[in-house]
Amino acid sequence: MLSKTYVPKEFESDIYKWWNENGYFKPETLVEKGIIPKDAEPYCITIPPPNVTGVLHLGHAMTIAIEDLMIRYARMQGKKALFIPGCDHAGIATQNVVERELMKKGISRKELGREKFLEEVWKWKEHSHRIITEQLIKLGLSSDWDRERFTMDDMLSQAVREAFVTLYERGLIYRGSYLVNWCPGRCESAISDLEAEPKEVEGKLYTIRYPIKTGDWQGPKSEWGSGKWAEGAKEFIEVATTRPETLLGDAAVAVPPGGGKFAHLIGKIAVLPVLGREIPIIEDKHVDAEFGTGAVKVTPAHDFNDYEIGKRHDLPMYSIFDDKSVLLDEFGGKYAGMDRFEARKAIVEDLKKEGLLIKIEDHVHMVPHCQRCHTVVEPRNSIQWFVKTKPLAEKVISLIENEGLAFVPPKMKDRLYQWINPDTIRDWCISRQLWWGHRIPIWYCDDCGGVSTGREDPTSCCECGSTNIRQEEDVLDTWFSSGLWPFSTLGWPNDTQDFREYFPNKIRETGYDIIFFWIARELMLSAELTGRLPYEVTYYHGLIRDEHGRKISKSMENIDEYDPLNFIEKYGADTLRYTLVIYSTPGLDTNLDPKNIEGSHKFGNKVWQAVRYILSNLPEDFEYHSVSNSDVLTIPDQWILYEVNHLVRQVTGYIEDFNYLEAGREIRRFFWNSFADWYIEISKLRIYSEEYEAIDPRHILVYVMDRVLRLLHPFMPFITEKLWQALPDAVHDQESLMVAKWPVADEQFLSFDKLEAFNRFKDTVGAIRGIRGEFSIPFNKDMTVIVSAGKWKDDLLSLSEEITSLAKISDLQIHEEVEAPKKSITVVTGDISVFIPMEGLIEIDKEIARIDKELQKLEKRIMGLEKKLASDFATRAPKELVEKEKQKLTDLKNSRMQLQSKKKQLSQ
RNA sequence: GGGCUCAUGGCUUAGCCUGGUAUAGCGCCUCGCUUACACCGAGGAGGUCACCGGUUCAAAUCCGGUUGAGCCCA
Repeated sequence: MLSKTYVPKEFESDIYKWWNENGYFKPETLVEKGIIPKDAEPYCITIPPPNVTGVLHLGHAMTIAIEDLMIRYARMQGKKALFIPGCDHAGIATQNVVERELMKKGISRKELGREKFLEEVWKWKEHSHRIITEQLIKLGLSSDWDRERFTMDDMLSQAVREAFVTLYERGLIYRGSYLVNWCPGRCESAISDLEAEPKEVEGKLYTIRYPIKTGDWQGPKSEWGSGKWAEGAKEFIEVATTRPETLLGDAAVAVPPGGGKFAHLIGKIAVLPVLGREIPIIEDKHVDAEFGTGAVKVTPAHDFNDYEIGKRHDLPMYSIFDDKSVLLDEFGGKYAGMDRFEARKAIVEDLKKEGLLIKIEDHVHMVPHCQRCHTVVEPRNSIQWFVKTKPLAEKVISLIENEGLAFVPPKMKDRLYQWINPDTIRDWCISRQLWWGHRIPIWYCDDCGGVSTGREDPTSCCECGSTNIRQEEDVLDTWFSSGLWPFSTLGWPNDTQDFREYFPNKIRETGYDIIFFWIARELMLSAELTGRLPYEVTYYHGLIRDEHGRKISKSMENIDEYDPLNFIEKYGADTLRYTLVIYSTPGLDTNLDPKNIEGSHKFGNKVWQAVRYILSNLPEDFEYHSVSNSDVLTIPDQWILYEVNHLVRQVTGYIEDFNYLEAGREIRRFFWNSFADWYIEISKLRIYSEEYEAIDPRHILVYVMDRVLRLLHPFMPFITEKLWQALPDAVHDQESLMVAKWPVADEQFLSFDKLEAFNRFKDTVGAIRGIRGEFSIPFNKDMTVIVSAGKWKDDLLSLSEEITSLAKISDLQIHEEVEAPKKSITVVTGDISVFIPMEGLIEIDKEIARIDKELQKLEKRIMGLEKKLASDFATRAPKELVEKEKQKLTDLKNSRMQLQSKKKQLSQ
């Protein structure tokens, strides 16, 4: 028995358990049970692995809602649906969380040592992983838990090793010096461009001048800081910088092509303050003559633009900082050992003393900060490992062009191409100075300096045979392992059954914000390592924002309000999932209004109540038989059978087009506005009177309900399963709805020739109800209604009981043509006129006023149409369209005539 | 500096590719506790589709520009 109201909490977790215990999430079990054939079409989705740090947020809920919908739809269609769950080790993020936790206890990572620290991380991982799994279960994820993966599992680590060694052997991985975003804070690691977040900072712009070496000034004679360092210098060049301390790494001063106002200095030598280093003055196209002083200091090892200039002019690279951005002895001069910000202060002081500081201005500019620990990022030249991306990008593009890859929405293809453009793509820095992750499988030889790698750990140097080798300390970027996800989860590089069957995956569904982080890398790695694209379709959902479009961030005060678990607790997982799906468009952000969730919950309750109505009216010995056209069907029966089968076709079409929003909304539209509002109400006539001249409507109610629940299942898996189980057993083609057949539109009901008639019936009822509302005639007040139905007479006659009941009228007369009774209200709806004798009901003035209002409206529309038809529209628009508009005009004029004569009559 | 996206009734939104005066939910107003549901039913109000210009018989939709919001890459 169903409870009186819809309370998702009462059954969602039990249903999940039951599904799982029955093995419905496993394709093998479905084959074993004979639910799908052994050679059913494989359909595999791998979950975008959530970071094993922290908990799930609404973005994850969105991912699950859409992907689980996809997989459940495929499963019901009899495909071999496999949804692989798992988590990502999330290198920097996880290491940071654990480090922060340890810090609270006063323990530092370095004190603990690599091995012990990793033990701690694994403990954290287990804890966090368990929470995430519980959340996924609450959301109703229909994934095969036996195939759950983690990027650092042995199996997946083997894939990482294979990938690295293969790429290395193919010359696609190299070690190089490169300018990286270096986080000198807690991370002490290179971070990716994407992890360096530009933030606006109120800084200073320092204008300083460097003396020029001339005939009579060959360099400083006094100590730096003496105040006489630049004594005797005659010529200077001015540069502006926000980071004066980096002058210690300057290799040149650049002026624009032609030199601008410093043209006369080109080719001369400037003497660098502090160190007295002699640096050339060069021309470079990067320098903007209009900006700043018209000359820039060039620090190739600590600035991305300068790095490029340095490469163009073959300048030396002076790396002046250590891992913590403390100045090195070699380059620091008297500031050696100072942190970069201390050094900045000190240098500025000394520049002032030496008369080299021109001015200090306030300057707001963008400074990259570490996404993890918020330290100011220091660009730094360092030795890192890289993947050559150009050949990989070329491979991806050729695969996409030749084999095809669908993009939903299509625009995302451009976005991806922008990134993987072989001419502009940057090599991918894959080494991270972390402990948590896949340690790079490279061994350095201490004897000959040789570099070894291998699928098995080498015991000796591959070049000199020495056993004096040690493994690289760094680990791989997390995206290196998650980039293998579509196939590493299936057992690659081993030739497994799963890999053969489920690779390529069917679809990659994820947020568009990680198209570069992840999609591009999956594509490149897959193209190179498997020679194929990893999936057939990419679908990109938008980001979830709060109801006013603000980013939902952990620092928000009311962050709890946007916690998916709280939504589930309050409204159920179905409600949350349904809301996320029907309020989001691929590629566009969603402003999630919690009010929308309430609305979806109401829908859930409506469905619940409808099933209660149906069940409460089924006798114990009710034997359901599927409905067919050979039954004797009333017009409403035929209508709802037409509508529901039409719905099946529509919803299936929408889902095939990845238009889940319309699919979900269409089901609700049908259910509420057609089924509940009209058919259920009409069915009560027969059910409560227990008189059936035609088929028992309870068969139809069950038939429709069954179809709707099937259609709705991928959107709201729990409630639909629960209700479906409560329906008569005869509708159950399977034990569970989640493996039942997806409905196919039943052709026999689609050729319904009374659709127009039924709509006229609805209009007629609507017209009468409208009058009730307008004249405030209560439902319990008796009302006589006379209908002038024209060609609809017979149809309306056959529906007179329905009209009487739905419009609550006591006396209904339907004629083909009838004069309006003298004192009556008239409503015209198309070619049908409804008259309501109003003796005792209303006053004449009021009715005249109403008719006037109605006439005004008509007049406006008629004028508009006449104008349109008198314009070039009549001659140049498509004929059918003109005809349609003409017909409309005729109808309107008819209505006008009716109302005018009525008005005349009333006025007499 | 380059590129992209968005702007539709009080709120959240569909439609825009493939032009024909606009979709739904919530909210609001009036009436009604009618044997599934007041998490309801019946009725209703509410939109110059940001702004300016162009193309067209016809523009929310196509083109150009402006303003505002946001994102990505430098």
